[in-house]
Amino acid sequence: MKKLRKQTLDGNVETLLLSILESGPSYGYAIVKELNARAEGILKLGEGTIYPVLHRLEAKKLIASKWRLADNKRQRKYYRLTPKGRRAFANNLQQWQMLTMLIGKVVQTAENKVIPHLKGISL
Amino acid sequence: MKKLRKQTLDGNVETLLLSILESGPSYGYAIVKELNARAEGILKLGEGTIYPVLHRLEAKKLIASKWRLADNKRQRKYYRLTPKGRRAFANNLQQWQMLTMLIGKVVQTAENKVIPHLKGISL
DNA sequence: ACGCTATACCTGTCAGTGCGAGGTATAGTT
DNA sequence: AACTATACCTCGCACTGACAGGTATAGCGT
Repeated sequence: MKKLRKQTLDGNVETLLLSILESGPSYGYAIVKELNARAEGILKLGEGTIYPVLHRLEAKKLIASKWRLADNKRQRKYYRLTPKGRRAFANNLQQWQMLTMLIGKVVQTAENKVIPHLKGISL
Repeated sequence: MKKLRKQTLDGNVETLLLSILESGPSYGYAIVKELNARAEGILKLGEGTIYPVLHRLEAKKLIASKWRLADNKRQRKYYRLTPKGRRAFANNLQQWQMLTMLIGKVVQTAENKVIPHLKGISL
């Protein structure tokens, strides 16, 4: 199975991270693992990708962080959604719905000629 | 109704243009109009956005162009899909399907807590 | 003749975003 | 002692859409 290109993914990683944090507070390293597990076979993000995103989200006040010492005796930076982040997440879901609608419209309009291509698609 | 943000749209304009050209050859000015018509209320692109995209697609050999004098007595640059472009379009549709799958998985996994937000969504 | 609108093309610069390579440090295991 | 997993981080690259602006012509109304 092919992977999602950056091009397609672009602009969606923030929302993916927010959705992970919807399930409860977590920290960077665990978030990458969790996300890659959820997206098994579709997506595999590196740590270098998500840390900047986390910082960006925090700068926007969509998430907040707190250092905490784990049983590991490792320092973890736990992130949680802020109310603003919760609203942003809901809003992003709307954006996805709109994108889906748009894709639907466009593909539908070009349907006659697109069908043969769609037929061959197997994930 | 809100518009799609660049962030969400990112990486999809190329595919949208390709889908327009799937319906037959066309030229820049008409393509913008057509696309904005198909995406009425969701999206409104300016010409300054799509011309660079067309050039980019041509550079990648996904589309090819030919100047032609219209009845208007205006010079129009007609673009058509190349075989490579056709394959790319099919491929991009797969990408969209994958993204949709991914979104589904992620949202589903976080479902318990997400439902209240989804409930409030009306387009 | 004049100005306005629609048609039709174009460029340059900006900001945002994911990627990848690389770096640091520590705990636990072999 | 070496290695792996955990856990954090930064920097520079490439790509992409947005936006402002520029050019030119046909056709219409005044």
